[in-house]
Amino acid sequence: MSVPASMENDIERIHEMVRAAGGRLTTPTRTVISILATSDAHLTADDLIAAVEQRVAGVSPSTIYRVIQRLSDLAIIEHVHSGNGPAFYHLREHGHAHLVCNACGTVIDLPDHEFDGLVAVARDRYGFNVNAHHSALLGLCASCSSTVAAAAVAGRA
Amino acid sequence: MSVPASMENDIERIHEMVRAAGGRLTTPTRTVISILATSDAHLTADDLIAAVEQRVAGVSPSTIYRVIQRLSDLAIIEHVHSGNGPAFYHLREHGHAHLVCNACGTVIDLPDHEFDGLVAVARDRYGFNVNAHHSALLGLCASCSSTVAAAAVAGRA
DNA sequence: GTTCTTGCAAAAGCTTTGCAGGAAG
DNA sequence: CTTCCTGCAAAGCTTTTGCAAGAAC
Repeated sequence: MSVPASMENDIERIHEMVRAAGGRLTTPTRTVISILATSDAHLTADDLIAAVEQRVAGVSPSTIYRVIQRLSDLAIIEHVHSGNGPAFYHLREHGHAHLVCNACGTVIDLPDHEFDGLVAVARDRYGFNVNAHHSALLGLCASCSSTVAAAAVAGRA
Repeated sequence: MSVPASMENDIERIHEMVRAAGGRLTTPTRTVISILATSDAHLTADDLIAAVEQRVAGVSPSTIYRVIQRLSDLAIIEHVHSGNGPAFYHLREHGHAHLVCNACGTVIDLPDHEFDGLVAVARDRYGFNVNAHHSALLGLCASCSSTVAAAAVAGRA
């Protein structure tokens, strides 16, 4: 009852994919799937470990990493590299490109079509197939940009 | 004599920047600067450690990391994140965007202007200032794309 | 029952840090 | 001589792996 019906469908479909691949729907696996299916957030492995722990005590971090790996192999989830920090994970179907602020870590979702031009250039001119979801674009978000600008002015004074 | 005159200028200018900031031109620092100034390659910290070791025996890895950090603080060098692997470093003035193949690790240099559209969108629509040099775009290069495609076909057969 | 998963603990890969000795300026 | 830099070694963080016990099917 804590999970809306529409998400129940997602979850059931994912369970089916896992079963079809000969995987087993163990408690850690179900829990990770449920968390990812009901969240739009950008969860790091640590976030997932904590979120699972909150629902089921005693699950080991390595198990979470293994679940993540298995779900990635099945193309159910994907991860995004965000610079120095840890990667974050989400359902593949929730995928999109990301802007990550180097200063405060804020993540901004970027519709895929914003990437289309660059993807086309990479493909046509360099024969390179960009995966726009796999790495975040780094930089400074609006508020950190102004903070940095202000600091630079103060520093120069 | 192993270093062309044009690069000598680069090196001398960088030395000046280090001195101006109160830094000292020690052997490890000079060596790292020389290596980066005379290479267009994408060097990881490990590459730098090895390259320095080759010229001057007995320099500790932590020293290289500290030199890297100092030169980064002075905005003389910058690093690029390339997915799971280690970051790579180059002189800031050699900077440009990168495409990195997830399969073979090949790095393709991308002229900055290819990024202009996306940078403008991020700035105008999201107030986000993208640093196009800081993270690589991940994907598959031409040859790995065909290999993967072939493997997929074989796998399905 | 067989095969896939788990938990624990240890290790790996990359990078940072504490500390005391040593070099640059 | 003072301040910055180095080497060594130890630790940090994220993630992976070996192994034997345990759960799913």
